[in-house]
Amino acid sequence: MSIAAAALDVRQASRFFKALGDETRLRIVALLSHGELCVCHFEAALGLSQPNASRQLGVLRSAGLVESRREGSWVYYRLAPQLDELSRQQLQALVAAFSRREVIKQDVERLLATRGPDSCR
Amino acid sequence: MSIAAAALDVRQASRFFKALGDETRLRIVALLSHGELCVCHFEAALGLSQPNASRQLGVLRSAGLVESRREGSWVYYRLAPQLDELSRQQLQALVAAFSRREVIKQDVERLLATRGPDSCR
DNA sequence: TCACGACATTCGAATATTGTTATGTCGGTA
DNA sequence: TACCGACATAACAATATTCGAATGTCGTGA
Repeated sequence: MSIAAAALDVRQASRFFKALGDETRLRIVALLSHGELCVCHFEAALGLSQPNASRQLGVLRSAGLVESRREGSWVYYRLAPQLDELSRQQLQALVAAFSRREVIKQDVERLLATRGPDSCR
Repeated sequence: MSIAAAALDVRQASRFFKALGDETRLRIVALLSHGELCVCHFEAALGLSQPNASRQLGVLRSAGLVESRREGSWVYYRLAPQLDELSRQQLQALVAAFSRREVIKQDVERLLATRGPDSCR
């Protein structure tokens, strides 16, 4: 299946949009545009319970929006390199647009406040 | 609220994506890229029951994705001119990408077959 | 006025999604 | 080995979404 064809699969596209159809997950995506983050960062920046943060990240992962890797005790999440051009463009436009929103700005502030050398305590 | 600001409202964006997070509604949007259509066209082209077609169109309308106008007995739907640049770009990219999919092609074939002079009988 | 067609809405059952609490898993460390 | 912290998963109740069947609304034409 070509890259272009993958981009256009209707079922895949609906999963992609469904995953983005939630405020919390949109805010997670916005934070991830600042780079790799572990679960505890989302808990702190977005005020999520640990299981909830984990589950929302799981939704984004099954939709192919993010990837994760383990490093010691921590699991780091990052935006997945999108398989298709459509998803890539959508995500990029979204992140660029969101960076100006007040809600998102505050999320980022809280993020930076908790991302020092001792970030995950 | 400026155009750019409207584009970036997190709640609004989540509604937008949520409305697109469904195969049927994605196919409706794809069909609408061919121009204004009335409810009976969606019933025929997508094999939807009348109440279901009406309801899905209602979801797209409350999310600001489509607009409608009545003409005699029929109600015509069209893609709404998006208030914000982000939504506009997302929709345009989506529609362009979908036009090549097999599922969508077949939808369009069925659409054209039922869109003659006696389209709504 | 009545009947009909096109569409919208309501209702109810099935299903899916949500967030919390409790528990399980896996690395790191003693 | 045992314990602890970070994260994932399970189980549950609350809520939301889904679709079909039935019903309501509105415009048209007799």
